[in-house]
Amino acid sequence: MPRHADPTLPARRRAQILEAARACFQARGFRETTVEEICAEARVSPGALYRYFDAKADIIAAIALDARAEAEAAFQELEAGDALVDALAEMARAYFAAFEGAEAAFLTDIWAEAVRDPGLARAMARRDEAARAQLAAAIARAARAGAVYPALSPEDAAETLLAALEGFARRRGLHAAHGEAARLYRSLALHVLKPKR
Amino acid sequence: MPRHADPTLPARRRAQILEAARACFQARGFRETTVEEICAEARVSPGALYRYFDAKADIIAAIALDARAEAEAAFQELEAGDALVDALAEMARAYFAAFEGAEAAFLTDIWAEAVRDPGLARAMARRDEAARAQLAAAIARAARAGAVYPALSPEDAAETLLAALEGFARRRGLHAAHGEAARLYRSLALHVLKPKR
DNA sequence: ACCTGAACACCGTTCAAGT
DNA sequence: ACCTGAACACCGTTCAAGT
Repeated sequence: MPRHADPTLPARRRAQILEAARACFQARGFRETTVEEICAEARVSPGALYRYFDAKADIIAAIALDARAEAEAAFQELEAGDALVDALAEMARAYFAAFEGAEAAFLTDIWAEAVRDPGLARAMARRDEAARAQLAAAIARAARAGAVYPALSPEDAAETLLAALEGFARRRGLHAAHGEAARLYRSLALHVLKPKR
Repeated sequence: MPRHADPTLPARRRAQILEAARACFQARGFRETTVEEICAEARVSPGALYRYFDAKADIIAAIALDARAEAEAAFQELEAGDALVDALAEMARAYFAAFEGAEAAFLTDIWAEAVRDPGLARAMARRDEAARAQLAAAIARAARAGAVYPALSPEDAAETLLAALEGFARRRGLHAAHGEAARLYRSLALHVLKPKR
């Protein structure tokens, strides 16, 4: 019998619960899935789940922050050259694809939670600012290279592009039929960034 | 004792419940307010409330559709001349103001509900298409008058401007400090619409 | 025809008890 | 130290009974 517990256990349990929750949310959405269902999927008792998360909302918060971290990494790799607009368009395509169908609910659920939960809002705002700074830096680099002539300051252009990205993502869920969102996003980027050709 | 009930009663009761619900949602948000609280505010019993609405979600749906109808009317009055960009900017300012603070939760709550409730989604999509058509028509009028030279087709420009409008509105809730959303929105409209001066 | 309010079903969370 | 699962509190919804 060990004097100290396995120090990797907590992290493993958290991951196990998050994985189960992700599967449930994807299948049925945040509101629709029950803590009991997450427990069944993760094969733990409710008591165990509440040892690792203070509330059901904390689970979706953790998943949301993971997703933001990925987006941040993607922004960091943006090229400085002519390809900026195309890279942005590709990123938008990936973003829209990631929030297709059942995942669209996930996006709006997180937004709705963030408005209510100041802790989640702060955490998301921090991530968001990082992502926006990355994007602004990429725009500034491209501008210095003479590849684009942004209509706005790099910071303002970045904020505008992010706002439009999220707006298109949400509206895609509303009327998928008109979902040429990726094409429209490219046009928007083109006219806000004005590349040299 | 009347043979037939007052025919205006149902409409009055509905309005009475909606008004009470609006007050509660504004104060505490959709999730946080209880049907019991709405009943107390409206001075009806739960049984009476469920006579006029099938579910709590139906109440927020009714309020959402009212709000959309107002937006639609605003779009219809857009001028054809040079003032289009300024009119859009003013509308954006009003939109952002309407969804300030507690109301931001309302916006995201409705979005989250719409993703889950196909009926609400359809109803909102219908309203949205009407609003977008109005905006596209205003852009086309301004273009014919030579006041603007849209970078995209009027329809695409309208969709882009709506997506950005909603995106900015949502992000304003996230980091109100950076909320120069109205100014940014004006710049965006400017570069998508390219007015003649 | 319209309403009341007690009762029901369900679900997030806790906690005494176990190992 | 970590877990179980029964119990609790709460809230959306229903329905038998009233007028």
